[in-house]
Amino acid sequence: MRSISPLAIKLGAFAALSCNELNVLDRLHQRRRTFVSGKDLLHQGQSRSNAYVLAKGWAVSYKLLADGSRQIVNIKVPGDIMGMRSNSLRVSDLGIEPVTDIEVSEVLALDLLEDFRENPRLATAVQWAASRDNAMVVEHLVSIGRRDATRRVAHFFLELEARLRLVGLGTSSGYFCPLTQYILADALGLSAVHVNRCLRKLRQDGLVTFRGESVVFDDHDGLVEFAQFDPAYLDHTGPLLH
Amino acid sequence: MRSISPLAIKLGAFAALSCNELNVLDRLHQRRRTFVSGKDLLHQGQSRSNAYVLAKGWAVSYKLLADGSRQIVNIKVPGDIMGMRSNSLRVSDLGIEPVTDIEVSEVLALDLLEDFRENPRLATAVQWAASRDNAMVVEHLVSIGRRDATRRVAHFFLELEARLRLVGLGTSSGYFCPLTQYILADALGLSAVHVNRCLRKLRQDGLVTFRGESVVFDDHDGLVEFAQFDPAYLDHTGPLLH
DNA sequence: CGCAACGTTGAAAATCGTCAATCGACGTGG
DNA sequence: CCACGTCGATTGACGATTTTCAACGTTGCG
Repeated sequence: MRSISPLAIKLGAFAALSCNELNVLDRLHQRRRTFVSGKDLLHQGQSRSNAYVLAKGWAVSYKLLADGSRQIVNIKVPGDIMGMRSNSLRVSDLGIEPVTDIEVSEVLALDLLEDFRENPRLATAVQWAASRDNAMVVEHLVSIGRRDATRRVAHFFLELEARLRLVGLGTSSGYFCPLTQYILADALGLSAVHVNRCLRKLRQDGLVTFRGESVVFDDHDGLVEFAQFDPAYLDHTGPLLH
Repeated sequence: MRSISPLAIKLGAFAALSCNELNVLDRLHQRRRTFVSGKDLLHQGQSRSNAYVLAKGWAVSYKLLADGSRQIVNIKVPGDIMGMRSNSLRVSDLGIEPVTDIEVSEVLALDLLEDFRENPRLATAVQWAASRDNAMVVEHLVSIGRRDATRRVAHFFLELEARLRLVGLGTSSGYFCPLTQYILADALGLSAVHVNRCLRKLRQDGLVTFRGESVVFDDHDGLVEFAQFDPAYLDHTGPLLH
């Protein structure tokens, strides 16, 4: 009886994993730790060479500016790898804060490298995930740079949907979403007040309703069209491995 | 008599390269090609598995939106690697356009992998460069999300300075910069008109002057302070290899 | 109960974009 | 050589978007 971790589900979408590979992933989940909401798991500028796999709960990676404002770079949902600079070992310049109580598996960088040497297919799958994360940061940049506030919010909800579906935590009708409007604001480069107004507009236009920690798509097709959401950047089906 | 390529200079800043490693880099520069300004080198959505090393001239990588607007993700200067998805082989979702006539070295992905297998230190150095590129995209996101227009422009010039100095193309007093104000606008998420206003303000405040394809720092310290420029994200001195 | 955090709304102000016009530099065809 | 068109830079006026400030409601929790 195996309980499949979100990471295993996610990587399984990229490559059909063997029993042995699943076991290796399971072993990663041994050093289990929990962190409480709001208390930083990693501070900006802190030097760390081990990573965490988010098993339960949500977190954000962010950067603080000298004037006190905050820009959230990434929302982390179950199955995501946190705190690993994709390839080389170097100082993390991002802070990571849980937005709910979270459960993570701590992964020592050296262990990971060893596992990868023995399971190159696993290494490829993890690189695929990292490459996908990268594409998301780029799309995030595009969104902030060239979409108006309301479309930005709409696009954000659609991207999250795609990510959550991949780990079985969402459907095309909606998902659980423990983010506050302040967090949305810091992620989207807006003020919390304006995020509120955008949410109202999207609700009144019958597109999405975000209320009480849940996102409900009232008109999914309409929302996709409104936000000009093109999931191509997420669909790195790549060289499917069997 | 060896003419050192910008890429070799850049990687040399990370790891002291052996003669053999320099030779491998030289071999990369054999398949030399040129592209003219304005004609895309890579179209958005085009599938390619080989990369280019920019040897001379400038380019931009960008993403086009359905409404016709453009967001530039990255400015590419000599020594930069273009069109390589850092790790896995997948469809490029970014277009690349030369902003001047450029000279590049085409690198076949397979050749590169072979070289890396034989020269792990080179592989590490290239990964370092990729990681640095990544950090730049993140900082770019932060800039667009949380800095006002004028600071954004100022920060942009300072980042470019650091990048150009690394390949010997700039000093703390200024550098050659063939970008138009329209390109700056597409990179910074602004309109060209507003970029013009920001440039005037920076000039009148005695901080930087951008005119006639050249950036001149009138008050470098003042500009750093104004833009809240912290080059930490560029200083991945990492595990220096000897 | 009272506090704290989040959500909601309105009004005013700042920032930034759009439109329109002008100017100079440059290259091309006549 | 000159006329012309194009591209980029520049500026002003106006308008749209977004922020800020302020106030109030709601909810959950010690």
